[in-house]
Amino acid sequence: MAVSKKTEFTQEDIWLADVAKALSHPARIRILKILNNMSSCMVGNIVDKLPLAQATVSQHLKELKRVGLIRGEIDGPKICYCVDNKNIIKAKNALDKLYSKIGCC
Amino acid sequence: MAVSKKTEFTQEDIWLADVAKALSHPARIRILKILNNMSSCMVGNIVDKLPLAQATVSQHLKELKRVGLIRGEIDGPKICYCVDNKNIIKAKNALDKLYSKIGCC
DNA sequence: TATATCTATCGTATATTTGCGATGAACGAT
DNA sequence: ATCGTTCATCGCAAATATACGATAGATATA
Repeated sequence: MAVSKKTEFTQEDIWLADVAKALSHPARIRILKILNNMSSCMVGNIVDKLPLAQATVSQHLKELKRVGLIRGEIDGPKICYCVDNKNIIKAKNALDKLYSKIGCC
Repeated sequence: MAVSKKTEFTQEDIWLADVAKALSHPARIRILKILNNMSSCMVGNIVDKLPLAQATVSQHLKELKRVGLIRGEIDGPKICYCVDNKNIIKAKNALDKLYSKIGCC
């Protein structure tokens, strides 16, 4: 990337790109779906359902948490993760600005 | 990335992650918005509006085209790009599966 | 206190992305 | 045929992402 030009864009575009980046790996898509379909949502449960090492899953969770797509609550020695709907819905709305009213070609 | 595990996920998850990856740079978000707000949509017009070299913009266009977010039509020596709504709307719908009905924490 | 469990972080290797200048390919016009 | 324009691709350098084993920290239990 040599020199990143990412600061030369609007905050809104940078934000949406950042959320998209967090969604840009199948494991992280899968994690969000798993969180929506389990009553418990500890890291261990997620690791069991993915073909990845615990350390790797932890990294993916960190990325999702970084952009606010999930939250974690400490529950004794475990941590319970859940989806934070707010930003996903916000991203969904932002996509509305990306398709054209009238095609130019 | 050492060994990519991306093949061990569902086609749907891989597809959504791939589209998200194409959206994961502010320049590409910006390009989609530019295409929606210009009557003409040649590469030169886009380059003029971005703080990036022509070669770099061309690479970003290639990535957007790869996942079907834009289309290009040859117009003499120029190429006219436009947004292909279909996949953006499909991605928008896919996001509906990523937020939880009931929060677990 | 010692032990087992759960999760995050560190360190490392490799792959991919980003950016640019230079070059190439295609086309229209002279 | 030559020239200028337009865009893609190549080749390189630097930054980031992905994956894992090893280890550390935190908590519950014996």
